[in-house]
Amino acid sequence: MTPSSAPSDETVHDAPSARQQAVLDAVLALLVEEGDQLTMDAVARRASCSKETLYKWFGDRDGLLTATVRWQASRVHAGRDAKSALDAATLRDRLLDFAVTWLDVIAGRTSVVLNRIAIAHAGSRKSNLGGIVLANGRLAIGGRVKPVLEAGRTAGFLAFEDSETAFRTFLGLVGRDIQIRLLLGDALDLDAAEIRRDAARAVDQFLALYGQARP
Amino acid sequence: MTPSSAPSDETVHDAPSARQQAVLDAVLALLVEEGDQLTMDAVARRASCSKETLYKWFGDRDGLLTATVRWQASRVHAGRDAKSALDAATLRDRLLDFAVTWLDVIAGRTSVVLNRIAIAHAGSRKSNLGGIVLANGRLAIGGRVKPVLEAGRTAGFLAFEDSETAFRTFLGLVGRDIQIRLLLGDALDLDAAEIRRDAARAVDQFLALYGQARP
DNA sequence: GGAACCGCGTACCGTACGGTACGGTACTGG
DNA sequence: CCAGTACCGTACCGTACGGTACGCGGTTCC
Repeated sequence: MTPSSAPSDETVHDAPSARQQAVLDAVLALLVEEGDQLTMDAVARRASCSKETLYKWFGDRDGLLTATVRWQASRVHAGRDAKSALDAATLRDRLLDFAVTWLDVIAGRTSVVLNRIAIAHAGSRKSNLGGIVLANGRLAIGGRVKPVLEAGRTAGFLAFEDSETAFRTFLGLVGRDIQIRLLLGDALDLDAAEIRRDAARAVDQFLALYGQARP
Repeated sequence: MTPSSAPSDETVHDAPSARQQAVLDAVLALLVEEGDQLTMDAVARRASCSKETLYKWFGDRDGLLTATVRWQASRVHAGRDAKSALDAATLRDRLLDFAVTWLDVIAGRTSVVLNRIAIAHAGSRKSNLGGIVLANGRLAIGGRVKPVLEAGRTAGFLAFEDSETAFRTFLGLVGRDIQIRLLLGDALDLDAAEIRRDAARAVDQFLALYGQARP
C-alpha cells in the first residue's frame, strides 16, 4: 500500500484549508448576490477552481452547502463570556448585548440567505442543514444566555422555574416576527439604531416579566 | 371572431371552480406528503388531470403555487369577530383565542410546508409568494388583533402607544421561536394541550406588560 | 346524428444542472 | 530529468423536469 494512504485533505471534515475557505467564501458571496440558484458551475467560476476539485473536496452539492453553513457558523461564534460579577446593571448589559448580537445576526443578508437554504433543504429530507443552522444559531446562543439567566436567578435578580422557557420568551421578545418576515422577503431594513432600540425594549420587557427588585 | 372569446375560466383569477379546488387540494396533499419536490407531473397524476389542463388553468408552475397559497389562505380566514362588550375577561378571552388559533396555524403541517415554499421562492425573485403568505398570515391576523387591542385601550384595560408595536410583541410572546424551528425541521410537535398552555402563558405575559388594572 | 368543445392520458422536446472525464500546467521530491 | 500529485479549464454525459403537441372519449347544443 502507498505510504499513509490518506494524507491530504479529502472531503473536508475538520477545518477547511485556506484555499477551501476561499471557495466557501465564494459560495457565500454568490448566495448573497444571486439568491439561491447556486450552481456548481457558478461556484467553480467564481472561486476559480474546477468542478472536479469541488467534488473532490466536498463530495457533492449538499456537502458544499453543509461546509458553507459550518464555515459561516464558525466565524459567528466570536463573543466573550466575561464571568464578571453580576449586579443588576451588569445583568441588563449582558442581556442587551445578547439581544443586539442576535438581531444583528438574524437581520444580516448572510443569515437570511443561509436560513432560506436550510429551510428549503428541510423540506426535501437529506443531510439536514436545518439541524446545523439550528445548532449553531438558536441553540448556541441559548447555551450562552441560559447560564447568564441562571446566574441572575441565583443572585436574586430574576425569578423563573425553567431557564429554557425563560430563554425562549427572551428570544420571542427580541426577535418577534422579524426573522420570518425577512425570510419571506419583507423589505424591513433595520439600521443599527433601530436594532439597539428594539433590543433595549425587549430587555426591558423581559426584566419586567422575570425580574425582581431585590432578593 | 369566435362567439365570446373568453367565456371559460382561463388562468384562474378569482375563485377557483370546484374542479380547480380539487387540483389545489391535490397540490397541498402532495406538498405535505412529499416535501417540496413537487413536479407538475406528480400533480397531474395525483389530481387525475392532464398537464395541459394545469397549464391552461394556472399558466405555469408559479401560477399553480400562487393559486395554492391563495386557496389555502382563503380557508384559514374563518373566525368570527364578535363585537361583544369588552370587559377584562372578554379581552383576555379574545387574545387567548387569537393566540391558540395562531399557534394552531403555524404549527400545522400545511402552514410549515407552504411557508417553506414561499421562503424558497423569496430567495430567487419572481412572483412573490412570500408577500402573499405574509399578507394572508401575519398581516391578516394583525388586522384582526389590533382593533381588539385598541378597543382594550379605549376601555382602559391596556396601555400602549403604538398598536403595531404592541401587536408584534404579542406575536413574539405567542410564537417565540416555534415557527423558525419548525421550518428548519425541528421535530417539536405541539399537541393541543401544549398549545393552550403556551397561549395562556403568552397572554398572561402580554397583559403583564401592557395591561393596567383599571382606568 | 353530428359539430364543437372540454379535458384526460401520453408521448415528446429543450434545457439546465449535477456529476464525471480528460488534457494541460505548475510544483515537489528523488 | 522524470514520476507523481494537485488542480485548473473545458468538454461531456445523463437525467429530471417545465412546458407543448396530439389523439381519443365524454358531454353539450343544434
